[in-house]
Amino acid sequence: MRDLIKVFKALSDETRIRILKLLLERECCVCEVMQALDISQTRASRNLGLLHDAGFVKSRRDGLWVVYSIDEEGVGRYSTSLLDILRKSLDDNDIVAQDRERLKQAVRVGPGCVQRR
Amino acid sequence: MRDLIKVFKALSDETRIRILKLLLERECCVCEVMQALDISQTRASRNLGLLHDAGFVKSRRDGLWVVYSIDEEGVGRYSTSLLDILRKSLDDNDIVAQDRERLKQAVRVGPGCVQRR
DNA sequence: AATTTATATGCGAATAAGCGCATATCACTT
DNA sequence: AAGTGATATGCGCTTATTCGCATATAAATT
Repeated sequence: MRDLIKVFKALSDETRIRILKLLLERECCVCEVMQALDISQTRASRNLGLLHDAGFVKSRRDGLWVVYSIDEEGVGRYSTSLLDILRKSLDDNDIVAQDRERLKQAVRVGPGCVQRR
Repeated sequence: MRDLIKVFKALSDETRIRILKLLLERECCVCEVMQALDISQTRASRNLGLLHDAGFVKSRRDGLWVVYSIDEEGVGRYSTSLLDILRKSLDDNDIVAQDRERLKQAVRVGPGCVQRR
């Protein structure tokens, strides 16, 4: 019960939905998420952490960066259905579309990718 | 986006999950939900209202009672997947099993079905 | 080893969620 | 129309979420 609720709680927040929609496009490091959603570093990191705890997302280190990606196996047998719902939803949403556009501009390397906001 | 989040928020609470598991058994009036979950009238009514707002549940008057039931058509195209997840989950959960047992004992008619707690 | 860059986290403030109490509403009965 | 029983709701309190600031950790570079 606790786990199931944690899973739904993870999906009950706009920032986290936006992050998942982003990661369904491609894997991202924290600073790319920041740039794409135009949010603070704390906010990106915290919400990625929550998604990780709930089992939606996995992470790996890549040098200086931590790269997050969708964990298809992670959410038990819910994952497929829930991620499918997200895949089918919100593609016409303005905010999500804008995030996707900004993701294209996002740079992983370069001086001050964090300080930029 | 707002609606999708409302849907997930509705599922992010133990009381509401328990209510939905109950309604997946059969339709219930508010006082049956109270008795089955052993919760207050306010709590039962409020959470049924939230589930209704989110589109999981529909209601009809039956004389003195308001009868709530699962709304299969209600949650847009998410409903099927989400209700399926619930259907497949928690049947072995102790709390849910206990709720189900108490539902069998619940009486709709009779003096003071509300005052009983 | 000191510096730089990226990410994580403790703490506090603002906001929202959940719920009980009292009371209102609504339908039926007498 | 007055009373009774079932459900809904305004208000206030308690607890949980969210997030920013400052700071800590971690990996790479100098």
